[in-house]
Amino acid sequence: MARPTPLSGFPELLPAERVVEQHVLDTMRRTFELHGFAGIETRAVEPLDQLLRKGETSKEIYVLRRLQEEDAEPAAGGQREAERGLGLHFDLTVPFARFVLENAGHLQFPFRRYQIQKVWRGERPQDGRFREFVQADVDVVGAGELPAHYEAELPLVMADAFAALADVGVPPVRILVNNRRVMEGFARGIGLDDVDAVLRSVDKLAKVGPEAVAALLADEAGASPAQAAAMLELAALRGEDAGVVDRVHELAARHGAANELLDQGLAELGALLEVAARRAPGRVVADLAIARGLDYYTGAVYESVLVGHEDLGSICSGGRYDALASDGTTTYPGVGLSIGVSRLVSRLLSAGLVRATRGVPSAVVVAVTSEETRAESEAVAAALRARGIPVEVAPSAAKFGKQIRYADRRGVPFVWFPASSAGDDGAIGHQVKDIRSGEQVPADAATWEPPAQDRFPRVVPGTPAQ
RNA sequence: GUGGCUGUAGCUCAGUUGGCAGAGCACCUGGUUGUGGUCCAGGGGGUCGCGGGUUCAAGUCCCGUCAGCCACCCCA
Repeated sequence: MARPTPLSGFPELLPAERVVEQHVLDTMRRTFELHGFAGIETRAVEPLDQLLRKGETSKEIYVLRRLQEEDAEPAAGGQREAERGLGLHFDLTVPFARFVLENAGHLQFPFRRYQIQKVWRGERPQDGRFREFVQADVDVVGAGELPAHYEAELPLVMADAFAALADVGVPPVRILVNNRRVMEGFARGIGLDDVDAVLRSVDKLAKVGPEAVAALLADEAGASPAQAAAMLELAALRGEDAGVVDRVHELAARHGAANELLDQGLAELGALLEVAARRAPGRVVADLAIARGLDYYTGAVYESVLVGHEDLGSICSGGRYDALASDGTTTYPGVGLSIGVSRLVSRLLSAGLVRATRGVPSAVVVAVTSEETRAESEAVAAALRARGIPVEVAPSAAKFGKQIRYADRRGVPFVWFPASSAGDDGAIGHQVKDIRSGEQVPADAATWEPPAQDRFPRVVPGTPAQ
């Protein structure tokens, strides 16, 4: 095989694309820190029993084992690891829950943390779906209890992160929010007790449409036509303000479904919407069809789409979980969201929404007049570097035209010509050329500065394809 | 895991009823006096994904296999 083939689902970026991704990551980190979240990184592997503790994602987990594992030696003490087995984490929430339990004594609660890492899922890749990808999570966990106002704060942190990316061409985000207590309360209120089945069915609404969901509700949740119709009525509600809460109340009253759980969920949802409308108008929308497949969510649930790129699916989701982490005496309820950084960045690049001004850091290529005088070029580079200007020296003492082309192909804006005594009219001083304009001027390596916008690669809005 | 589509030059793709493997872009060289882009003239480059089979002859037809893309599933 002359060239290795790419591995589907394990994306690799070119340098200029990586500049874009790095900017997204830097912006998220900065936003999270502005909101007071502390960064952590957890190991890539967890014991399988930890990973399997929640949900039915088992078939997605990549298992870790040594090639030369002694498979016929189940005996003594050293076998614990093999018995438990190790797997690569498939999200950052489960490892975080484990981390909290393990380090509870060293943490202050409520604990606010962000975590940006790769995760792995063994599913079939396609557009925006990978087997290895980066997630950026923020969560708050409390010890014993967690006030509901965090359910409003966390999505707004994410809204901030996206807002901070707007100037480089990232489209607005729309965060859809619902509340599990509302769903469960309503379902039970109309007599549907298999709440998980109801949630799974309603979750497919956007994909398969109301008729199919009605059929699912009948088949999997045992719903009568009237019950299915009521659930669909609920799922059809959406809105940015507390009016939607009133409409759920009316709907519940009409079906005689009112109950305490529903009221509590609606109070939480209403409070969330009120805060969101004040702090980030238009960014957060209640959508009573949002259910989320994961079973550990207990309160608010979130899904987000890039406006204009709804086909990409959710790029940021999460929710409140009350029982994910518990050591038996203390439970640690939390709420958080996760951005699918790889999914976001892949769309930004493929749709041409965002681009980097260049793929190499160098702002200057120092030309080499001859291999004998390469040291002079290196001295110029060192002087510029000492003042924080990214610089490289030309690879060979080729004709200057080629050295300029070398810089041009990489998007490097300046070529520096070292002083020379070779000119017909005697010595020529150092000169620097802006290869975009062609302008060439005398320069001193001790004082010359590139324009601020040329110093480092920048990330700018692209010209969208179609 | 199931199904559909697609694999030809670095990239995007042509390639007829089987008949010597092509184009555009990119790349290299030259157009004298050390300064790129435009233009002109040359040039290099392909185990046609891989393995079998049919045939005088296979990029083309058949079987298998691998990879990629898309849909289902599930999710970021």
